[in-house]
Amino acid sequence: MMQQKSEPASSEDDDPLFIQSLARGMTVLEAFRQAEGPLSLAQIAARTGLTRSAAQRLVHTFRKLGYLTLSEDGRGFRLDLPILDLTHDYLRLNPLVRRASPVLLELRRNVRERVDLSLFDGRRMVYAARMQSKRETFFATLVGNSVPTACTSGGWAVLAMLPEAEVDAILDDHPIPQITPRTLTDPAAIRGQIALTRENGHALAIEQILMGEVALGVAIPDADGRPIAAIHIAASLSEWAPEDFRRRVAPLAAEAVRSILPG
Amino acid sequence: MMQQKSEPASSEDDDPLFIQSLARGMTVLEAFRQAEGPLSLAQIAARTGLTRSAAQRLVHTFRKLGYLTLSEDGRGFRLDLPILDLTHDYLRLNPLVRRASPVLLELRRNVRERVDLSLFDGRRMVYAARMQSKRETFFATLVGNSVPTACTSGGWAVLAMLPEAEVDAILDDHPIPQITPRTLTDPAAIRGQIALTRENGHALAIEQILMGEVALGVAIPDADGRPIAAIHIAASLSEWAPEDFRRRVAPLAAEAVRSILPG
DNA sequence: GCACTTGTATCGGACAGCAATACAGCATGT
DNA sequence: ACATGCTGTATTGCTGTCCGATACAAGTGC
Repeated sequence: MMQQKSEPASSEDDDPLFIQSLARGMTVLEAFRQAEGPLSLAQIAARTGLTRSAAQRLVHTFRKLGYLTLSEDGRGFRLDLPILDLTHDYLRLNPLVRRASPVLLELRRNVRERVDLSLFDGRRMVYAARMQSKRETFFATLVGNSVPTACTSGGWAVLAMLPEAEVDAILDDHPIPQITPRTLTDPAAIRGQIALTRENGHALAIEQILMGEVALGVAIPDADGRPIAAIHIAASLSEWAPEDFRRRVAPLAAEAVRSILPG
Repeated sequence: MMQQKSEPASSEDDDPLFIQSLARGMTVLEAFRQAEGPLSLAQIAARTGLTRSAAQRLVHTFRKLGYLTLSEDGRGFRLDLPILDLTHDYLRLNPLVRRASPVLLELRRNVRERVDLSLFDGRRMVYAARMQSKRETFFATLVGNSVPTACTSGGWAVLAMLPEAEVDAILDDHPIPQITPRTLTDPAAIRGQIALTRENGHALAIEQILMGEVALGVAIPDADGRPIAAIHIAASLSEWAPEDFRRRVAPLAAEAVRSILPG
């Protein structure tokens, strides 16, 4: 094997404050990201690059702490409930989520369509909160679900507030996945949408993530003007013509963002 | 102070598979449970019983991994976005949540009121999913939020399926908090509700968590017949007389649970 | 300007955690 | 029925990771 021990260049090495065991432990939890079901020790070891022994010890520890559990068939492990406690603490203590929640609720009352809050992590848009409407599409979009920034109305809105260089970095990062037949995957086309968004102050995405759905997104900047999140409002194309939807919803969404802002 | 180092009796000691650093790390994340805002190193150290040095190293590591971040004023730390990735993986991979989601959606379409799924962890009911209705009460109930088992309709339904001894353990554990003026805090009164629930197959809770709200809960057992979760349906007392609500909703909820069950 | 925060950095010794290895139980396929 | 792969579990002696006291720079509020 003989991996060169000398090239990390980044950080993990020779950082006297860095606790290896903890980092290894977190990679175990992260291993479930690409999983489709329970993971065995061997699978965890493979995904994390750890020894089976290491995986065993880490998993053992997580089990004692409650974060992992032996799956019902005894042939693997799954994340367990205490994870949700962390979720709750994160959402509860996040200042943006705190400020946005009542506003989103009010917004949903007015537009009577689904309202989402997603957070920008520099790469993806991660759903943090959802206010549903009556007719519902998919449950699939759970808290913590994430989609590429380039594929959602909120992502476009965020991109429109970023300097060109960062937009390039994100668009050129990975190829953009084709989620629906109408998802724009050509960076140039997306740049076009971004330009439109800059003019309008909001983005309108038609069937980018789900066929039959139109979504309007507005970015939320932090105190320094950097976009850190977005509001989405989503509705059905069977009930709205896109332009009508935009005219009706855009002012409300903009107003909502305004009242979320620090000032 | 002088805590005796020799009595643990439980396990943490002399367990050769137990990774101390990892456990310590997790206590750092858990320290935010009782927090009202960012925590400083000293606060973390105090809450976890760690040295300030240990807290520093742990926090440093979590920061490099992204799970913690320096709060905007630079005077403390907060949980950060990657937490939500874990959330998503947990929900996505949880077999019960998977099976229940489409059923809950269907249920909400029928009753047109708020539908929740909460998971029983042996002590509390932890909210895992929520399908909202139009008129909304509080946003407060986020994913991961938990309430004492003794205080919700779903909790009563769960208790009704547990052996007496375990019910006693839960009811006598801590004193039951008075959440609303009408919250039942007397264990005897709650035992009465549990008995009722056994007869009916569902629990009906009136203003136990929120004034003006009535909720009906049905427990979900696992393959061995142990209750592991509950469905709640919540509505406003301004629109429903409790008995009407029960008659209308109970059969639908029971049917929903039936179609979630493994069989 | 002092006293008290905050986060950050350093360092030698000790013990926590390392990986290899062995084991029991259960499938699957031969 | 036996063998071979997989599960999760348990033990052990060596080593290098992590420990925590201590010192530091910066900021806040008296």
